[in-house]
Amino acid sequence: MGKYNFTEIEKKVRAEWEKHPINIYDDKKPRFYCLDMFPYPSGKGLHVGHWRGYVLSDVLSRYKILRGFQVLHPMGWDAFGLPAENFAIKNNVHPSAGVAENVENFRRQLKEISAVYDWSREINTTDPEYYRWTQWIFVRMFKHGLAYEKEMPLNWCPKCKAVLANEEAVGGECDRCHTPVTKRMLRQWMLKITAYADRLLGGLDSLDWPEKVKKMQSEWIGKSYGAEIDFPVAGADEAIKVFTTRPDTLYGATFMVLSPEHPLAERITVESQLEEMDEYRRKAAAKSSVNRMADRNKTGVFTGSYGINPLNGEKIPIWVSDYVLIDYGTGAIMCVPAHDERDFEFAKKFGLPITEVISRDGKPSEELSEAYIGEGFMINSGAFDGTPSGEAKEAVADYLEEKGIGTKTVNYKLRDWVFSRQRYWGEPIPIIHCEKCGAVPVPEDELPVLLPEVASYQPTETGESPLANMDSWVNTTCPRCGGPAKRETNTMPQWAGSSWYFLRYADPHNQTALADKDALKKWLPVDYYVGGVEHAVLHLLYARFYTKFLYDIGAVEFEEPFIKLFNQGMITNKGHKMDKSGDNSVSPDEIVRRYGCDSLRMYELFVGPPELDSEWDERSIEGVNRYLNRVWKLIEDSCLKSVKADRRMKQIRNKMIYEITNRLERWSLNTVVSGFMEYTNKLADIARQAGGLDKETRDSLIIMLAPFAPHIAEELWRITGREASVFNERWPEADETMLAEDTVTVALQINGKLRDSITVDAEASRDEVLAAARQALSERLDGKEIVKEIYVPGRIVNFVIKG
RNA sequence: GCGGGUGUGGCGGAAUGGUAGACGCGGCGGACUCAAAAUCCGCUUCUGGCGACAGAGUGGGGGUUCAAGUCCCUUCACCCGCACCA
Repeated sequence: MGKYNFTEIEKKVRAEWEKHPINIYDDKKPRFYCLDMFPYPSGKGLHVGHWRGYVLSDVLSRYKILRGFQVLHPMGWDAFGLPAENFAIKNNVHPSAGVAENVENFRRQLKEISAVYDWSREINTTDPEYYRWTQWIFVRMFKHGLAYEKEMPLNWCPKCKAVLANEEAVGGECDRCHTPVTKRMLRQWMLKITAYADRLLGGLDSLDWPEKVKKMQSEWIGKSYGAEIDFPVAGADEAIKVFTTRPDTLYGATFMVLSPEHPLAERITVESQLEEMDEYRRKAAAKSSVNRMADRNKTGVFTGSYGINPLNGEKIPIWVSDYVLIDYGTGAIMCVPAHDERDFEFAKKFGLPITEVISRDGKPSEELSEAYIGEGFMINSGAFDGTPSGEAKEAVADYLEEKGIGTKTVNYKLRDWVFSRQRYWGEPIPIIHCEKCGAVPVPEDELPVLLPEVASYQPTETGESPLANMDSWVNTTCPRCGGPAKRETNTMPQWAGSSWYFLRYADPHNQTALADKDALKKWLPVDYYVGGVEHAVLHLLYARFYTKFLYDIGAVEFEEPFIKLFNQGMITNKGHKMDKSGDNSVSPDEIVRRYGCDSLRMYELFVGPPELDSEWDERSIEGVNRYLNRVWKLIEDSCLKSVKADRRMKQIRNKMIYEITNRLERWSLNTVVSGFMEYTNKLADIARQAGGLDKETRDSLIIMLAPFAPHIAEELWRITGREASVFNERWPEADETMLAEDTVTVALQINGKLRDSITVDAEASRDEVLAAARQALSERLDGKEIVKEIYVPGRIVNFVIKG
């Protein structure tokens, strides 16, 4: 009889699994693809917060194996990106050297989890054999007109010295370093994700994802219906196009506002206003977007020009204000102060007229103290007077189309994806610029375009990649005409490699395609995807876009890559997120050494509901460790004294199986762990009385424990005399006829207040139970009139009494 | 402002409308021990009482119901996401 020596057991069991791996793949079995978001292998290593998602997905994978599935559960490295490059700059080593070192450490740490990862499928986005296909997808997008170059004002992070996609500059801050971004005019590669806006939105419905993430994506895409309307500029041969979702309010448009960046802003400003306008526009340009968003006081300058309301011919003043954004809609708006809060504010501040065109009851209001944005009936709107505003949206828009002064349109917040980065450590964009032929893609059979060695990785201030200084690499010949040409020197963003990696796992060593069609068909799409919520509008949106494109070119046969998404909660320490910055991060290495992998695995589940944030508490791990000690002792003892199961033992076994399976299926993993504790305690009691446990009960407990604490389960399986792995077994089934107890405790209430409880035969009839209840409560019921008797079988009796 | 989430003992947290506080941590008491650690057993929501017991109790206020942590209305606090999106 030994003590539960987890260090020794885990070492031994791991060695066994190395020698005789659990046989997972078997085409006779149904398949299940369970995926973790692959990590960026940072220099800091993993903390116990990372473990949570990895443990969740591994519990599911192992459970599915016991349920008779073949399970693909892979792991890899998203290893391009700035930290590796910054590390390289600081230490004057090649980024790949740092990456190799970090990957090694990450792999070691991940192996400590003892997940059933198929390490033979490990991938690394920085491997040329991998990024060959990242480049191939880009070339295909280029050929389909989805990758294009454009010069435009872009988000620029002064610290990272690179442009950012809109998704990386949310709230006007760099997603990575939180530096306020500035705008810079640059020529960059873009991916036309907007061409997929509608499908990216529509596809969300079919997904079993957290509502929150679906909502975030749908708001990011930001579809709205409305109309574009042309407002002629009085006395000029110009028209200003505006977008509005409220064509029904057009009669109430009493002024217009252009964004400071609008091309007409300067042109239509009259001489006397020009100085003030220039000053205003200069200030707006200098304001960081953070400031511009934070300061909600309306400011603006009158251009001195007027527009013509195309419906009623009224002359309305045109202003310039920074509350109008250049990159949404047309960068110009018609302003209806009576029915828009922002326009109302602006009108009040600058003394502009306010015309009510919709009222709740169809009668004009005395005075508007605030904008009325609700529904109602149209007034002051010519022929439309009296129309309900809901109908009027359509009616006015139709009328505008008829008259040729407007068109119904759909507008999106989603912008095209800024895809090039002015940094070294990324996939080179496989394009060659030829003076004669323009941008020419590198022929597919010449991919990958290898990332060359350079003398310095230092990013530049100019918006040029460090690759631009490598004349010998930059100068090449045009694949089309053979003339002199230059390579594109920008690299791809970090998101490129992660936008399709889940496909590569199906067939990671394929030399002729991104993955074999049959392998893709076998494993994809991903059945269960586990990761943090922080990628809601980054990786998860990009991956969906890539998948839809690959579907369109026939490379894959599905449009949505991830059927089910689960966002695990964070592990916090003293209320704060454990993150890279370090101080409050707890390393799993030390915890595993002190309590063992199985204890930490179970603790990560026990800590709280998997979808909620939970506070790290090391003392609770000791509790889990004590629990595993008790299991060890129980099984070991019961092996010495095997007994035949009596009715009571069978009942408890079946209840245990039923309860734990139920909780697991409901993904209530914290209560699965408490269920193990509860039933192990009960079994220990029974075993004390009966002198041992029966074989079937013992086996059921071990098998069910296996996905959660695989090492101890495997070793206990040996102790009970088995040669083969516990993972060859099947998850036990509960015999539902054995769930009922022989006796039940019934709570007794009077007027809903608990007064007593009685234990009765489970088979007892309603009358028998009520009689027993009356008997038990006789003193309290004496002389009272029972108005009503409620009996919930096996649970409760409630007497409603009077007097 | 909009969207999402969370409020339950000293702490983490359990509860298909049916005995609130499972399970664990911590605490208290006991067994074992020369002793300690480990382990095992018992108690542990609060208030009052030696006590059996009584009363209160799931952020606050209302409501539905024989019965509400759970359903409805309302309100407060904290966390997260988005935010002048026309």
